Amino acid sequence: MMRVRFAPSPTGYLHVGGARTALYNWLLARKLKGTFILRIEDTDELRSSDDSVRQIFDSLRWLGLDWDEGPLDGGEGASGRGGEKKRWASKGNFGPYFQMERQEIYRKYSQELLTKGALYECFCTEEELQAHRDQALLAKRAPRYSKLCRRLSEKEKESFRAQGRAPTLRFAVPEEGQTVFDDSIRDRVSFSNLELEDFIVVKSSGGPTYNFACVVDDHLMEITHVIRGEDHISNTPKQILIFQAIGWPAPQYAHLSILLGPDGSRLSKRHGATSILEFKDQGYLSQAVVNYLALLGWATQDSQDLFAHEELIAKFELERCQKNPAAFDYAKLQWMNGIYIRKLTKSQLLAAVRPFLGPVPANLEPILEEIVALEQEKYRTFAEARDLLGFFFNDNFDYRWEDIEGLMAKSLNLKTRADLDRVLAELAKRLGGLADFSVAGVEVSLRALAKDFGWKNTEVFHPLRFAVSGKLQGPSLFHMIALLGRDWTLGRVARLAGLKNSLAGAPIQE
RNA sequence: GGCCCCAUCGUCUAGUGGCCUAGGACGCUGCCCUCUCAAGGCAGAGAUCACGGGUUCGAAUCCCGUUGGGGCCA
Repeated sequence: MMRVRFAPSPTGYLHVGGARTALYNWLLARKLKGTFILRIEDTDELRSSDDSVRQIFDSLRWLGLDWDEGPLDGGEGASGRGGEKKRWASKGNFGPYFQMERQEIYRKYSQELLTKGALYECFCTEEELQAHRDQALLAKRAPRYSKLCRRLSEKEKESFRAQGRAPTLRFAVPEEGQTVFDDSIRDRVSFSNLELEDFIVVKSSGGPTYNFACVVDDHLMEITHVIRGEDHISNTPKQILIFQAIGWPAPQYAHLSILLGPDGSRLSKRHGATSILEFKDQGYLSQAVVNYLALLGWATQDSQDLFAHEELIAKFELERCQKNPAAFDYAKLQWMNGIYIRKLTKSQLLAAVRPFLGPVPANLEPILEEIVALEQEKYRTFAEARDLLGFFFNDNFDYRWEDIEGLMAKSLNLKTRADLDRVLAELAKRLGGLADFSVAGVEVSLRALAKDFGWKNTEVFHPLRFAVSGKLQGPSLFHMIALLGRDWTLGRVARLAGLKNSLAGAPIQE
């Protein structure tokens, strides 16, 4: 039975790199009917915050990455045994899932390792270590720990203790041989033990270091596969050494490549959105983000790029993950988002666009779903909704005169303000008297007008489009006119007709 | 600086010794459709497979080196 985990530090929002790691873990768990575990690595007390924990929950929930074990989403404020304050309730039998609540467990195993002789006490002070590092650097040697305290006598230790020095616990790394592991993505990776320094396992404060807590948790939570970012590759041999020292089997590792920004440097805020919640706020659909993220570093044999949810789960394979780093391409995400938006039903679309619309006049509420659907094929993100639809909700929008002037400059019949007024007057007259104000009815009427004038269709349609929206590009004209109705249409035609002398560049004949 | 990882169109990638005069997708350009913009359809430009050596009848694919990028430790 596969058990995988996602183990973020709650020191900020969940960024796309982390989300992609979570997704790959989740995908595999779902595909192989395994268990997806969420563990919060909050041992960095200074930088960890409950707010970050909530953000991680929100992000995972938005992406649809539900966890089978871990803190209970919404279980905030639960109280622990013995009256001590516990911030979150949890689900699963391997908890607690917050590392800060597992301190005694780490202590137990570090004591065991110390007794076994796998660990030793190091009394070096920060200053001494720093001085040593500087010296090594000066001599152009690798600044590794000197193993000074590795063979201290009991007497020497006693004297350090008498000085009040609190020791760190270091791992006694074998001085020969190699530590090797088979990575699911990169095949065999090996490190010479000589290159690994005697790393710290327990800090002088008594708290575990990342590598130690991680090993203890991964074992106790019965993690079978550790799928994480490439930035952890050099932690892996240390963790394996700890596993071996305690006598536990190490899990299978898979290291995902790192994500880069569009310019090839490490993805950061200056490239655009990096936090998952930001994508939500910018009008992306979680399905699109999931689909896109899945493709950043993974591909099927036929380079398929659109996946139904279940299909993604069925087809995902760790072994087909890319070894080289992937650059985040916002343009492709936007394209993909557009694809997913076009698949929505009208009511889904409205629900998704709604938060981006701003104030909507009450009288338009009943047809809002239809209005929003008019531009369904155009949104790349919902944030564009305001630009696309704003004129529907605001009777006093500004006209973009340069648009119609540009058209008139190229037009055969619509050349002057007088021409514009003439066609607007005729438009008002015919639409005002039109019995059938349906899409088809409007279309027939408008085409007839153009024919009667001897004008090109565009020369009639565009003035109307301009009157009604202030722009020359927008939704299908007949559909929007029919939908919004006669009064709305005539009111806007009248408004434009009333704006005298507003045509700056084009020749005006009074 | 040390160790580790990586290297195919601008980007994501397919490719695991002959099917590759390197395929798909985004983006870009043009055409068609058309009331505009999109969407859609079609076409096109775009990669001496980082470079140099090998191995082999034959290499993007295997080996070695170089260069470049990245990660971790400082």
